[in-house]
Amino acid sequence: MFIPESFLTKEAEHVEGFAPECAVVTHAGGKELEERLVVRPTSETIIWDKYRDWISSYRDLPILLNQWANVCRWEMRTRLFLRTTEFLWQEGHTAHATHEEAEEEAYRMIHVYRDFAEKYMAMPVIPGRKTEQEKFAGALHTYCIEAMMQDGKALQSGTSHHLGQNFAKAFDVKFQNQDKELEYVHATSWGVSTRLIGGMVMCHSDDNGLVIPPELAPLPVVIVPIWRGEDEQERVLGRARELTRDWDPLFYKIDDREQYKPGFKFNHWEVRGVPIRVEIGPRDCDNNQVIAVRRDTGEKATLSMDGLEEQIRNLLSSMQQGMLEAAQKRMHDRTYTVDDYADYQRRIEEGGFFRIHWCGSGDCERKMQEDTRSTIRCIPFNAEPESGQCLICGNPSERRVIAAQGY
RNA sequence: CGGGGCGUGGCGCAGCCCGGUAGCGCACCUGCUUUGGGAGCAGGGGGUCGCCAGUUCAAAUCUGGCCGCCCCGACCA
Repeated sequence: MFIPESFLTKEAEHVEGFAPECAVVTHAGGKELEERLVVRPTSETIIWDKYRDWISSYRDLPILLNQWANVCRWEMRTRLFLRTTEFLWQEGHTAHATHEEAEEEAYRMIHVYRDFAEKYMAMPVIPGRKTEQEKFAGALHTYCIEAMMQDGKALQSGTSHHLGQNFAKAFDVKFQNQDKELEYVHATSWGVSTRLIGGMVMCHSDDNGLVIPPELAPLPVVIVPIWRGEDEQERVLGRARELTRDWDPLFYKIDDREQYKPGFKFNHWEVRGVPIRVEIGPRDCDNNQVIAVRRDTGEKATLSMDGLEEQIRNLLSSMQQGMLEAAQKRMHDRTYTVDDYADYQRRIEEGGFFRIHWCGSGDCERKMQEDTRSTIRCIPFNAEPESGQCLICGNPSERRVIAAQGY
């Protein structure tokens, strides 16, 4: 939580990148501190201070540390979930004997995040590399996953850094290799934060509230019994309980509250994003059926009470798939290829991802940012070699990058 | 820090221009009727109108000062 200021100033690039957004403790215990304490913006320096004690031989490598921690960055403007002063994140740190091994780890982790985003959150992302300007201060390079929100803006949803030997040199972390020589370690760090949850919310939700992908829903199924009078209540509720007798209690909930009408309950669970709502009333009991409603499409299905759990699980799984596909289509439909800067400047306002040629210069990148408030989000891993001319300056470019307005 | 906006029952707002008994929706309380998409009707409780000063017979309303919050720009995962 509190990092001695001197830790942070050891790595020049790193401190330069973070200094403006650090909160600093100057007083504690009723008096001024001899050394000021930075409220951690990330734990790199703390980890490295420990690495020095823990790493001496190649046999100590590779080393991997993972922690969930809250961090603090004093941004000029905050935005719920996406940019909060304090946020919770997962941060991983590794140290390796070779450059190649560190590179492999950084590359591997961004794909772990990508898989999680797509398989669990049903949120398609574009994995790629950040430009020099956008990379993590102190890293050799930064990988990222970029997602498109429903308004067409890009959201960096996870990052992975190849730190090279920068921190090893700053913190003097060396190991002895098999040839008895001392070498600086090669390192990575990577993380995702509560921002990712914000991304999930913004990727799927609609005017009726949250839409949570089934894989991540704390409550996948809610059963709303419908009755009129005590006789029906007893009958319907009894049937609902009987139907779900062998179900996992974490899988469903029967909303048997008496003070609310069914209509109220429908809306109550809808706004909370519960993936499947099952309605069961007297008519359904007569017909040995229930009505199941998908949160993402609102589609209603009549299901037999026989083998209900399996039918619902199938529905959940096609909903998970459907949500990913819908989001993929949205991203695809709003990804444009543009070669004329004036055209770009007009259309960037509408949102979306723009595949543009870029010569690689920071000047062009900055000019574009000033002209349009958009940035180069990433150089996608899957960018095919394609010769063209930089959208901004016209110089030769070898592949297209993704530009967009970002959060 | 620059530009714009807003502070009125618990929440969301109208009233302010043109000064004269502070109002609406939601929520809350009581009763009856309701229950397959956020219930209906009737009755009821609750407000130093952000703060301070000024003008006036009279200020939520006009004037001045202060305080707080939100949005847009410069920063950023």
